[in-house]
Amino acid sequence: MGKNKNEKMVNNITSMDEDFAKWYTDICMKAELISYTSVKGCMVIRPYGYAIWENIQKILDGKFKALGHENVCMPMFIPESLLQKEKDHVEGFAPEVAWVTHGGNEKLEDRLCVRPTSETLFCEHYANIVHSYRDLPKLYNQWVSVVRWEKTTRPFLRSREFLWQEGHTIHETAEEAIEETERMLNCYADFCEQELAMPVVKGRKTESDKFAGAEATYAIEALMHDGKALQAGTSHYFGDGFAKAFDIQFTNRENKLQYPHQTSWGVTTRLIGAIIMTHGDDNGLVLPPAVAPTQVVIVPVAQHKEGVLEKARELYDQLKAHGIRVKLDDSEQSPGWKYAEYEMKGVPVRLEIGPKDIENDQCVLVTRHNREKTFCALENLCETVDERLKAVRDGLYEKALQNRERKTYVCKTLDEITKALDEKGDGFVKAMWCGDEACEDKVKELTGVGSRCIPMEQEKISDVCVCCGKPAKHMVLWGKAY
RNA sequence: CGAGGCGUAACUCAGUUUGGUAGAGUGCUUGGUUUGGGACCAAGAUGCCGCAGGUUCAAGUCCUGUCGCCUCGACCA
Repeated sequence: MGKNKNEKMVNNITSMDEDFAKWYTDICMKAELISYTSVKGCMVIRPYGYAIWENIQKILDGKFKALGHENVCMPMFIPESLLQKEKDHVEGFAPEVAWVTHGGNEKLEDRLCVRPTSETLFCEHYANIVHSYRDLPKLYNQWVSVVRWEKTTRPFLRSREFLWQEGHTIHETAEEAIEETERMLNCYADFCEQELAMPVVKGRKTESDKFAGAEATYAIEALMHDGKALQAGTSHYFGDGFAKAFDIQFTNRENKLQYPHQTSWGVTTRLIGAIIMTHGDDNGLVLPPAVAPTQVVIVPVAQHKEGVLEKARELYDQLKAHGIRVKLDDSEQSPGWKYAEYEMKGVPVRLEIGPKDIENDQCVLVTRHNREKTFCALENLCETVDERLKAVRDGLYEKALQNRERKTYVCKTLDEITKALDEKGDGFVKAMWCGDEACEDKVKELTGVGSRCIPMEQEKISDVCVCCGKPAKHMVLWGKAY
């Protein structure tokens, strides 16, 4: 009975400390985000989970369009011959593609790959439609699902089929394409930080870790609550490699044939996993207001008493008219049950309204992330709620940032890395690197952390590589990855 | 793909050692009392015991195979 604010009220979720992986799946199931199916790695995204994705889509799609991108839709099948055209690309993806070998009862002459990503399809198309510099740039994006035959799967984090958007652009010059690559990386980073309240590190992937066929891969990396790193989005610069492989050429301003430069970039439903593991707690999900399917839930107290439901409906109408995603739960469950239920579902703000409140022209507002409970005048309710939603976003960001800072270790030697991880648990390690792949491998082998990225914002921790002691080229962010 | 765990009611699981009428709690339905942190009482409904073979008078239980799920590793958004 409310002795301790942090007391675990929902006792059917495994606690984070006990078993983080189980905690994660518990939330996915109990918050009704997903359901498993009879095919491994293929999940049902249930209405509550899908609504989060729809909100993510809506916001990002708006950002993409504001930057001049157009949506298209490519087929889901890629003939083997097409996939084969770019050597690195096919080598990177072949081990995890699913193949269609039959149409009805007929065996197909050329088997078809179910798209693991659509570079090849876009390239084939670009070869058809790009002839002159006047045709450039093309700034395309598509919202589709792709299939990668993963061996181990986890809801949202790694499924065999997943939803994503893939942007594919093609430009006259390398400079333009590079600019686009950076622009979209920033777009993702802003979205994660502002809307998802999730701090991210922007950086470039090392050679060994870049996208199959790319000249450079950039990524945003986030740190989850358990100290593991999650790649939350990627943006690739292709140079003219794909153009050459697919024979895409255009006549430039000097009337000469030239290869264009390309990019691609994507985020996936993995972002939902990132939200869960960044903000969630032992009472369940905690959703950033920008993408929460329900931003405010109204719980009437003693709803059978005269005037309570009427008042609750009135407040519902007010908030709804104000543009807030609001839900009124007038089911027969007890208020306590509802509190627990919507906490588990991560609704950012709860509004309680009962006979005592109505008498005083007030209501109770509770913010999910810190369980702070305050009485609020019904006058200017919409503004107060707006302010609370913003407070939730800011509170979540602050908390997540603190967690990341607390788990970021600056190290000069391999021993320091091992010691930091031992004493403080998994996290980000900042350490210098000479640029040699052998050292990258060795660090992973000896300390368990792999290179996540070479952060855009460099710090000089020391002059020499953490591994070999030779002059260092970059500061690298290391971590254990999901 | 390697190692481990698990498939019995909608959910969580007991029952398998030692073969002999299919179980519990939660949830669900109905009625009533309740309602400011997961309320209570009463009455109900719910099973190809993952699937396929085999052994047996008899299989949830034993044997063989198979499919799927979860966790941990190696690989990946």
